[in-house]
Amino acid sequence: MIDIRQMRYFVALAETLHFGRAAERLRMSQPPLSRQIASLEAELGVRLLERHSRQASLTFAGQRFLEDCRTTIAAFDQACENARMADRGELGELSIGFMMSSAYTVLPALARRFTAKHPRVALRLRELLPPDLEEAVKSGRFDAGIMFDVGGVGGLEARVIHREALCLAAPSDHPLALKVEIAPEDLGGVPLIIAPAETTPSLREAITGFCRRGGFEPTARLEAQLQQTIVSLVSEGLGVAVTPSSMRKLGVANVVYRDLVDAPQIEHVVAWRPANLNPALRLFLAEAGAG
Amino acid sequence: MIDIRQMRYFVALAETLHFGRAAERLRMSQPPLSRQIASLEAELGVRLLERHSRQASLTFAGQRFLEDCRTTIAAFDQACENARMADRGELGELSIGFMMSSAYTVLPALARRFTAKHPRVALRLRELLPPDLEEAVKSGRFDAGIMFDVGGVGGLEARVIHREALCLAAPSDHPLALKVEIAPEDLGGVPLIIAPAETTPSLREAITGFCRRGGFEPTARLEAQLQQTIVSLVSEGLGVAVTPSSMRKLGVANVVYRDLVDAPQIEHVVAWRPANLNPALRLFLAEAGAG
DNA sequence: CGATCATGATGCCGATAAGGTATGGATGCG
DNA sequence: CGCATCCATACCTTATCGGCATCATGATCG
Repeated sequence: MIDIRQMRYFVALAETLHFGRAAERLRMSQPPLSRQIASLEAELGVRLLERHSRQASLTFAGQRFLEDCRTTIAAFDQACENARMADRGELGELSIGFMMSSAYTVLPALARRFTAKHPRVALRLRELLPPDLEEAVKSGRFDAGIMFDVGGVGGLEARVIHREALCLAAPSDHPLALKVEIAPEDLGGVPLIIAPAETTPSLREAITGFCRRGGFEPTARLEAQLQQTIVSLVSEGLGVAVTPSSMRKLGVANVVYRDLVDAPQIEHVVAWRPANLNPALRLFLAEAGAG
Repeated sequence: MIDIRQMRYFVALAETLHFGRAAERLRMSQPPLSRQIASLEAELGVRLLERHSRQASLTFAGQRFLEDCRTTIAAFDQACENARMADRGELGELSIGFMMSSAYTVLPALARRFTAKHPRVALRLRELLPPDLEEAVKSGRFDAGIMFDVGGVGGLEARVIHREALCLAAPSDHPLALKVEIAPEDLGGVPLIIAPAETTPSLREAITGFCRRGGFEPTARLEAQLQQTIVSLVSEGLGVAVTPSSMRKLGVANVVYRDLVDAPQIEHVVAWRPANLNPALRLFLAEAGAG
């Protein structure tokens, strides 16, 4: 049966048109090369070279075969190389789900670093609501997810890759806007716009913890899942919210942000299934500082 | 060394995910397949399959390698098939030079038939003036030329593939336009527009032969190389011409065509170098009826 | 014009690799 | 716990490959 080795022999021969020198280049002696070429021609049923006494020349079929051999060999070598790259995680796809909040913090720089370092990994980024995200990573639809800490929930491994302080977002004409820094007790009795506990439990917990330092439980005036939505509702004067500092970047009109006294921090984590075998995931985790 | 056979083995295995059944499909027993795959993995340095007790599964690298193997194998098989086709002349290029006159007669149908029958031969058609054409075929710049008979000139083989009668082309207000049929003696003393003898010797010979039957030598009023140019000069009233009947198709205004008594015929031949090894040439000659 | 050289083909041998059969080891199932 | 399934391993036989020596052929040169 014809194989790729015979193609390599033929290419060397076609490039030198000389059995002896081709054999030398192939680090073999001339007789086996002659035989391999003869067997190649026999199996193809096609004469590839005209042997003249001075030097050989390619037939028309041989010229065509030479071109095709070059592309075939290139495809072959590329296939092997690609397998090795894919094994190292440097070639392939990596799908990352993330919550909107991460798009304002860790994600942009991380994605930029990763694609710069591993240009042949197609990074598929998709934003999801936090609860869907956790489910999607667990089910394997995403290789990893970037979200607020999920509290070590079942099946997923997670590492903190970013921390940010919470702050107060208030309408600019709100009384709290007059203060430079907000203490827990300042929020006593002030209804908050807040994300539901199911959506972002760790954020809820951080807010609750802050309020408790003021001796009260937070009361929700409105609930919305996305922090952007919450800030937007604040800008409409519907209430105040405790939200990650990165929301300041939004630049929504009529909203002022105020630091909290001993501000609680919220953690962004990258979470993945330990059973996930995508080699690119390891590289991504390393890049995220979650090795 | 990795070879194409191992790729075929791997594809069969990847498609069944079962060593036993893959081996069966490959008409071999299971142990050598196991070993070939193991050796493939070892040489790549990449694990391609996860072996579970129930059934195997592809790793990420294996999935990638599967795709690449398929394209590589396809390229490989195509290369072999192309060599065979090129050898039969059914794949490749064929360059044909032709004189303008043939574009009105043999060439269109011949080119149509040939490309229909051998769609993968790229037919390069190019018109040339007859003297250039002969030279171009001799030098190998064209695989074949279609021209008026060159009288068995050195080095080229030629076969007649078309014959056509000559006719008289005259301005519509010329006295000869009144006659239904032109006898040789009718042209006595009438100056002709004619192609130079170097350009188309056989045409010149035919015209001379016709005139001699009337007992005189033709006199040239004007010379032009292309028959179309000659007919065009006729239409401008600059004289009459003896020209191939196919020129009637030109539809030039103010020109009438008249049959000649016992009209001499001019032969279109296909000419080629006997040493030309382009296999497609044989198919072309066969199609031209010049086998 | 014959000797010589260059080049590819052929004969033969040892090493390597491939495939076959028999069997072992691990895992899941009744 | 025994059995069935499935892949890996051991061992043997055969095929293939590459090396060395040599031959056949055609060009080159004295």
